[in-house]
Amino acid sequence: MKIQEAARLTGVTERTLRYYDRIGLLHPSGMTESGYRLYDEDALRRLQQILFFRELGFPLAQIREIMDSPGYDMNEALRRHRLLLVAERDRLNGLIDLAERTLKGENDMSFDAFDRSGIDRQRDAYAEEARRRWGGTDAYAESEKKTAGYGKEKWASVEEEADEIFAAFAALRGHAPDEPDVQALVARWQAHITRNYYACTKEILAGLGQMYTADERFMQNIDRAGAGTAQLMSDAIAVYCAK
Amino acid sequence: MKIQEAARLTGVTERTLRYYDRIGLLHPSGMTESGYRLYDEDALRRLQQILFFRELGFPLAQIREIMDSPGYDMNEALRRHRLLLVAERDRLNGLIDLAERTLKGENDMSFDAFDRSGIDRQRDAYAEEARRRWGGTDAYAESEKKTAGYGKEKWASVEEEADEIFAAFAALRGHAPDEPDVQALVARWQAHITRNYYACTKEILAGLGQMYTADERFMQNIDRAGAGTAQLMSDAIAVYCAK
DNA sequence: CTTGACCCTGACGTAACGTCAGGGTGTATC
DNA sequence: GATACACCCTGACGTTACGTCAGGGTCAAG
Repeated sequence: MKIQEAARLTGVTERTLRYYDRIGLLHPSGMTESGYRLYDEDALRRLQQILFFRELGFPLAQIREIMDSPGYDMNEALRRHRLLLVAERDRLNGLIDLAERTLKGENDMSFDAFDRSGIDRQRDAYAEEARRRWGGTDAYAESEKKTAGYGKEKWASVEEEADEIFAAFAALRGHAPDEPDVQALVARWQAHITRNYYACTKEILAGLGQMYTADERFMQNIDRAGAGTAQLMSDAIAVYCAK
Repeated sequence: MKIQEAARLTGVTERTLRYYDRIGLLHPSGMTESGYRLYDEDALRRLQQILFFRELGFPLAQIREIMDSPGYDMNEALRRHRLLLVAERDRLNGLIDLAERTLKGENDMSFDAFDRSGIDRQRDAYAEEARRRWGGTDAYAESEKKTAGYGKEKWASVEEEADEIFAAFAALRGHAPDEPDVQALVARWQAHITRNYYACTKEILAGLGQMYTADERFMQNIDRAGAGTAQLMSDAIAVYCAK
C-alpha cells in the first residue's frame, strides 16, 4: 500500500512516515519506479512496535537501537525506563503539591536559595550569601514563618523520609551516577524538598549537590548512611541537572 | 552586577540570561557604555519568580504574560495548570502500569487498533478493518487471551470507572473542549484504556474519538451519561491529540 | 489532454536553550 | 606601551520530533 493508506491505518501522519524513513527508523518495504513509498504488513507491524515504545516515552534513537540490535535486552530497557517514569511521576507529585500550597497561600512563589532540609540546618557559605542577598525580603520572612509553623512531629517525619532517601542512595553505592535507579532517587529527593520546603528548581538542586561534598557538615550528615553516600548523591545530582 | 555573577547567584547560565533578554522575558536593569548587561536585585527577584513558574512547567511565553499583565489572575492560572500536572501524572501512572504489565508478559508490546473498552464491545467499521488486518497475528490472539482472562468482577470495576469518567465529562458539558479540566479528563480516559486494555497511543485515541460521534452505538452508550457527552469527548480528544 | 488526487524533496518553524566561532573590553602585569 | 587573561558581546548552527508550506512530478479518469 502507498503512504496515505499506511498513515490512515496506523494513525500517524505521512510526514511522520517520511521522517522515520529518513532517520532510518522505518524504511518502506519497497519503492515504485517513480519513487513512491510502499508499505507491507511487516512494515506496519514494525511501526506498531515503534509506536508502543514511543508512547512509553523512549526517544526515537533508542527505539531504533532496541529494534535493530537483536541481542538487545528489551526487558532491561523496560525496567530502566520504568524507573524514569516513576521518577517523573514523583516529580510531578511534588509540583502538584507545590501548586496547591501556593494556591492556599502557604508558599510565596519564590524560594530560599539554601537548603533548610534538616541535613543539619546550619548555614553554609552558599546559604549565608543567599541570606545576605535575600534576607530582608518578604519572601524570606514568609518562608521562615511557614517552616516555623511546622510541628515537631511533622519535622520528624520529614527528616525520617530524608533519612530513607539517604539510605536508598547508600544502598546504591558502587552504581554509576547516571543509572536510572540512581537518577530516580535524585528525582525523589528533589520532590521531597519541593514538597516540604520550597520550589526546588534544578538550579537550586545543582547548588545543593555541590554543597553536599564541598561542605564538611553536609557531607558528614549524609554519610551517616554510609561513607561515600554524599559523593554519589553529588555526582548523581550533577548528571540529573545537566539535562 | 555583571552577567556572570547574576548567573552564579541564581544558578542559571549566562546563555539563559541572554536568551531571556532577547525574548523579552527578563531585560537587564541596565547596560554599560560598552554594551555589558547589568543586573540589580529587582531583576534577580523577577528572575526568581520566572524560575518558579518555569519549574512548574509553564512555557516561557505564558510566564511573560503572567508577569507583564498586572490584571492577570495568577490563582486561576495556577489552578488550571495544576489540572494539567494532574493529568500528566495520571498519564504517567498509566504508562508505568503498562510497562509493568509488559515486563510480566501480560502485554505484547503491540496493541489492537480498536476499542474493547466496554463501551459496548461491538466491532465497528474501524475495528472490523483492524481485525481483518491484524486478526491472524499473534498479537491479536495474545490480547484476546488476556482480556478473556479478566474475571467478571474485574470487568465490572473497569466499566464502573469508565462510567465515572463519562459522568465527569457530562458534568462539564458547556465547557470548551480545550479547557484544562476537560483536557485532564481526556488524559484520565487515555490512562484508563492504557491500564486496562492496551497501549493507547494518541493515534489510537484520536481514532476512538472519531468513533464516539461517528458510530451511533458508541455515541448512544456514552450519552447515557447525558446528551452531548460523546460530542464533548470527541472534541476534547481531538484537541488533546492535536498537540 | 486536462483535471484532480496523490506522491516527492527541500526548507523553514517550533521550545529552550547548549555550544562554538570570531571579535571587542577591562585591568593587571611586564 | 604592549601583552596576557578574564570577561563581555553578537551571530549561527545543533538539538527533538515532527508541522507546514512551496514547488514540482505521477497516475488514473473523463
